[in-house]
Amino acid sequence: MNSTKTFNVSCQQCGLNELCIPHTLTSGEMDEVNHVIKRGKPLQRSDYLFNEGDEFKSLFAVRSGSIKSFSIDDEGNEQVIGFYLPGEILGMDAIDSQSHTTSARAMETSSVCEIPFESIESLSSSIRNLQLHMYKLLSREIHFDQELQMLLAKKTAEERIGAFLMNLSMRYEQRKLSSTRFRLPMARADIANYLGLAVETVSRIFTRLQTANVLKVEGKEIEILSRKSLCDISHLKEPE
Amino acid sequence: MNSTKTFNVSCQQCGLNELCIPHTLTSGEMDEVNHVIKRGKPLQRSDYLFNEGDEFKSLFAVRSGSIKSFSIDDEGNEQVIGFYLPGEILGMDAIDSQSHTTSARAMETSSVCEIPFESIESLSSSIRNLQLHMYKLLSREIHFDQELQMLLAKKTAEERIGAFLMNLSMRYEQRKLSSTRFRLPMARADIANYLGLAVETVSRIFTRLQTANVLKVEGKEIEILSRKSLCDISHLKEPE
DNA sequence: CGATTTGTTGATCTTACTCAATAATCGTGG
DNA sequence: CCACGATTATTGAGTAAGATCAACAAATCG
Repeated sequence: MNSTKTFNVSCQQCGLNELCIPHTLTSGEMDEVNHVIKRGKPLQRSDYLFNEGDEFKSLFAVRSGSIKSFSIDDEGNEQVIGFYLPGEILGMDAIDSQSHTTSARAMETSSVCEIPFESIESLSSSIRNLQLHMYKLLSREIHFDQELQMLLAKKTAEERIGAFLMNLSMRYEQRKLSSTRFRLPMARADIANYLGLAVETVSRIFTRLQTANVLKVEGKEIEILSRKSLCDISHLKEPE
Repeated sequence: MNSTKTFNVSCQQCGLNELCIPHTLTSGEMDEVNHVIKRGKPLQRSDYLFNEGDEFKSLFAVRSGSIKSFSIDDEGNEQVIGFYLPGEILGMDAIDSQSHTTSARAMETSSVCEIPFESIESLSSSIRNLQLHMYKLLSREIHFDQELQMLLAKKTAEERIGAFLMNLSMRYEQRKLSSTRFRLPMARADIANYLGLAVETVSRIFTRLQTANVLKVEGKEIEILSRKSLCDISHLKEPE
């Protein structure tokens, strides 16, 4: 019998909510997938997971903690490309060139699973649903990046920060964590960098939103007091 | 004998430089791929290829002309997401949600090939190199979007336009067209929108670059007089 | 050919950046 | 556990890059 129970357990263990496909893989197939995943890889704050230019061999799935990816331009400035929370996968931008186009480091004590790409390749050609899942993962990332593109091209500082917080909120919610109270794993400077703003602007808007009773900010601890206001501010339709 | 000749011919015919994999597919495999591709689909300027919200069934490869993709925000403003030239593929953002997240319309008389995604799915699970090719295509798009993200987050108006023109130049070069003289298929307003600038700014910078003898601009006809200067301006390392 | 859209140029305004000073927090070693 | 320096965050004042508004010119199209 192809119960999905085994799967669910494995999935919880390695945190691969995103990579696993609960309802379409048989437990046997799930075992195969689990088999190629290298667990462990504990990282301390500021440890590198990989470096720009490193040979691409594996995707990484965040199990706990959080990772940021970034690249360094010719003038030596850092550009934050993305933040990865538990259950999220990074490294997908490197499949094409076979070398990492960004560096990745832990923003706090974290652990990740390593998923050798060759294994994914061979498994996904025999497990049709895994192949589709990979296509979807990659596609989702494209869509996510395009949303960000719109944010950066058109939105004001306040809208960017509002949308950023709403996005984090929804991602925490998906991971069954509180969507209204959470700790920002990244520094203000990283948020600013990611959103194309100055640190001072981020700081000012945080206090402004606090004064307007939309947020409660205590250092990195955030409480969203009014989801509705936050959505209004960022001109997003409120999620159900 | 698995000559790649058949392939090359087919490829020229449908313009699928990107989708096809000359050196790794046998001519038999190539035939299979060719078989599922629907040719034709001629589009007049401003014709829609698909609409935001449409069900996702196929990827599209541009054969000739050029397509822009965009989405409309809640206030009814258009946000240009991307421009697609011959040989480029669009629709990949829709695989995950199975519905198009952007609309696409022809910027000039164009023709595209339609590639049913279900066919890609089944072919790519039997043709291993096609699967890898698809992963790479999706990955390339992610990387491209991340470069754009950096552009929008960190660069000045002049750098954005410089990088945009260099990018077009390189894409034309890849397609064996002139990398120094070409016609911009899109309106100034589209460029501005895409790069997160006002039309007026784009216009001003075009004239500024013309005055500095970096460009020759005659409406939509562009001549890059100095690739070096253009790279310097956009803080890019000059491609060989 | 006139009408409409698209592009250019100028003047003014605004948002968010920069610079600067201070405050809070973090991390480390005594 | 506290004290120290270092990093990170906040707040204020002045500035600049690019937006907006407005007028005009040029191209496109029926």
